[in-house]
Amino acid sequence: MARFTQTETRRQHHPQQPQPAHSSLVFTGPGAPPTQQPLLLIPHQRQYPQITFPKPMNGSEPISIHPESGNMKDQDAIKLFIGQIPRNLEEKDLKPLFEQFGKIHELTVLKDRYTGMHKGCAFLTYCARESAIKAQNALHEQKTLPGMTRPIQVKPADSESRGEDRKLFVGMLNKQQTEEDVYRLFEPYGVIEECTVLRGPDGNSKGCAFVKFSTHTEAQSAISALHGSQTMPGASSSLVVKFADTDKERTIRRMQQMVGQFGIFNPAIALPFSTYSSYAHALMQQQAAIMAASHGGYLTPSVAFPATQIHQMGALNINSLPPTTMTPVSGLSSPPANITTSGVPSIVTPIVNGFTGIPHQPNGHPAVETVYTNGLPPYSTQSPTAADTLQQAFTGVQQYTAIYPATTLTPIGQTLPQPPQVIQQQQQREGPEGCNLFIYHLPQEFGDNELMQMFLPFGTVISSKVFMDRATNQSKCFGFVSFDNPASAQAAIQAMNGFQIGMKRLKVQLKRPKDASRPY
DNA sequence: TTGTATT
Repeated sequence: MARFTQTETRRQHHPQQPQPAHSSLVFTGPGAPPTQQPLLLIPHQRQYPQITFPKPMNGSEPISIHPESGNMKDQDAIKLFIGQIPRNLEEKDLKPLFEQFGKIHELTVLKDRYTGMHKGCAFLTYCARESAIKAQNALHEQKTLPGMTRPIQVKPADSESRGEDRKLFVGMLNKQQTEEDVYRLFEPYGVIEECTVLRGPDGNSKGCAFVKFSTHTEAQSAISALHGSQTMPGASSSLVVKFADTDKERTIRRMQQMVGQFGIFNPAIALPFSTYSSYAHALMQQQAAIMAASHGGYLTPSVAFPATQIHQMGALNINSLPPTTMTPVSGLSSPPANITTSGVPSIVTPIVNGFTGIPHQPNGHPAVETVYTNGLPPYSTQSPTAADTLQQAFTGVQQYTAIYPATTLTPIGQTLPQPPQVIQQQQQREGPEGCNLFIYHLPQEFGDNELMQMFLPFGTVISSKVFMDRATNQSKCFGFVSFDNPASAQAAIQAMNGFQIGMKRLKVQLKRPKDASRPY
């Protein structure tokens, strides 16, 4: 049994056969059939479709020979590119050469769109996929047609999938599983040409792999048999087996990721109706109220603003979803008396148009009093612990708002200037030790962005991730938030752990260290 | 109920 290195790609190996020593194909002239010498199959080591070739198509307009009647091609037929063809050979001249490998569905010599000039290459599709493979094995780089200096090229056209139609992405593997383990798992379903476990720079498995079968059908049968069929030890969900992304899909996904990253930071452009701007406005407005109060000469109990701050967060209306009542409750060793502890949802601030409906008083201050629904005055006594806690939370807000010194007093409805630059490395999802939070009991509707927005007030969020159930595409109601510093994480825990949203209370705690979750 | 990944 072959040994596998960590990065080795396993391929199907064909026994090598000696190369027949027969002469090159000779054409006696235009229109003449090739010599009747039988072409032998010449297996070569390079397996379809790993060979690349520059695109030959610019400005050409293919002319098809008339397809024969009853020449239906296979579903999985391969369109071949034929290169290094003498320019005096037309379809009828080439046909005999290729027919010996099977019935031809279509053969097209490429010609210049305007001049009609023969471009020295062609497209060829056999009715049967197998014929194409045979022709490629027999001819590609094996023969040189008369008058040419380079051997004939016979290989899948660039327009053909590069193997994605039989290449599988395998997810939710155990990170201990090797190429060989994966190979064994997929072996029963067909001939495996490649099997690669994805690994990080440190050589550790990313818990996923690519497996390439020799045919689409085999790949499909592996999906049917294995997808969701089992859960690997230590994996958080059942095995994922699906066709790998095509290049196009990969590009689209990358773009979507970009939008996800930039969108939340440039809400005016990407998410005009999102929570972000209204939420930020609320925060800034809060800040404005504080400043106004300070300048107004009366002392402001420092604990009051954080409390109202959090209550205003209760007015969050994420992406126009139905408003959910959010109430800070626990997470405070001694909850403030004027904040709901009764278990009855207390809030609150009316929501109009996704948040900007915070009531305002003629003096321009937010009507923060509206959040106190238990009959206590807004600035009533609070325990020192609660004060500390909320102050910490508020520190995060201050850090946040400090990014926009010039916009602190921005009135509602005005566009945010320069959003903060939050750098997120795609591959680095975790922050430093002590900066990563695990959040449970998230609202069903929350996605990555909503989660991030909820925690932005406490610092720079470098990553947020809500877990989704792949089968239902529903949130699993838990996720992660990573900050760039532990203080922000602590502030977020203090303020948001126990935060009531609807009937649930958030659980916000430091993410468990990696080794703590290992079952073995 | 603890990072869901695409060479």
